[in-house]
Amino acid sequence: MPKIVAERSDAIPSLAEVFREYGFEGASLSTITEKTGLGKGSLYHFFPGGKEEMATAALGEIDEWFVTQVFEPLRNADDPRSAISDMFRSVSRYFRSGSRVCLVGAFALDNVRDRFRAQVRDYFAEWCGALASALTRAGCPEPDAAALAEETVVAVQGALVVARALDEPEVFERTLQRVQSRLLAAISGEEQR
Amino acid sequence: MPKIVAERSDAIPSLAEVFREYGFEGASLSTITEKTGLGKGSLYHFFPGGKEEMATAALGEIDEWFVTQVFEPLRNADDPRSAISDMFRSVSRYFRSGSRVCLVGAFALDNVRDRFRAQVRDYFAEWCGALASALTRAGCPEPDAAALAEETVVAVQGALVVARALDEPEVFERTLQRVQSRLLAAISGEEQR
DNA sequence: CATACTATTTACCGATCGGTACAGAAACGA
DNA sequence: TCGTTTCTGTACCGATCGGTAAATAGTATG
Repeated sequence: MPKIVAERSDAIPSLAEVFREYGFEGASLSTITEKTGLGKGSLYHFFPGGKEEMATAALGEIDEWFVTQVFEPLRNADDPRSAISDMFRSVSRYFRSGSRVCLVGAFALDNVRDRFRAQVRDYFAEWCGALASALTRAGCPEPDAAALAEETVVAVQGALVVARALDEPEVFERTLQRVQSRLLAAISGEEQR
Repeated sequence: MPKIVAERSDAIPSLAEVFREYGFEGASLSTITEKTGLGKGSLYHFFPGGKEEMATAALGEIDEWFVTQVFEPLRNADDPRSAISDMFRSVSRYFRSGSRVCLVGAFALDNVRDRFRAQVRDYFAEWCGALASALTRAGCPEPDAAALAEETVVAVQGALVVARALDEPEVFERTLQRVQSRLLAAISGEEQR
């Protein structure tokens, strides 16, 4: 019988994809074994905590991706304006132009939110905070920066919901364009509102 | 043994609440019987189609509520401006100021979306259409009206996600305020953008 | 080549899943 | 009052759920 030695970390992206596609309850161990290619034995060898640990690992990797690809650039970039543009590019790519769903957002709506409360909250709090930081450094006054950041994150999540509901991924790209130009306008000397 | 004769329609609000709270997969028949107070026998008497029919009925009642309370007023009101204000009031009330989740939105993110595709799509399509109609009649030029309507619905859904993720219902009310004033500004003679 | 450790397969567990069958109780119509 | 219909409780079904145990196979170390 074939024996392909796998690593724990190799399985995590597949796990994230399965949870994204089926939700936490909907992702049964049989579908997980199928999509990851790992048998129950291997799965429980790598994740002794079962489904919960698998989901935690998936959330962790997603968070890590956003931290390095989005949050840290927003916080540390020399040019906050281009960091913001990069954010929209990264986000569009990550969510496959609206045809992929946000696992964290889906968990937030689900009743399993309580089990992953800290990870779910941190993801959104960090996103809002990092974006507000970039806006502030780009010259946006403090309170407006926080409001604009919140508005942007809200728009991204809402666009994912509506795009998927209507089967129209374009909703996502349209929304991204709209909020991006609103952000850039707000930090272009003239104030919004 | 006690015998309280129930009606099918009495069960539907409870069903909607259960699905909202636990999701489609997460709402087991045992929790459904518990929360509705109906035994399996009654449940399958009223909904021979099982869980799927229960969920369809729940979605149907939600849609009906929105049609009569929100969509029709938006389409038919003599004063579209106040109809729009009424919409925000109704929506805030319905979602309990952000502490209640949108079942249709949750279904849209879930993999069960495919099973209820038509109902999910119609809900959002009708909402956008009705709001755009009110905006147009309020003097907003056609293409802008559609974009503003979409932006508003997106914001509502996103706000529900983020509010629940952050455990901060205020996000929802803030978002409602923001988009409402943006809509009113857009139809107050001066054009937006 | 022996050993130890890591991965993987396989069989199995009790619990719960959604759903069915059916008998009996309550309400209704005559 | 007596059927008939409408509703409900209960027992039961096979399937699948998440999870465990342990024997085995592969790899690395010596």
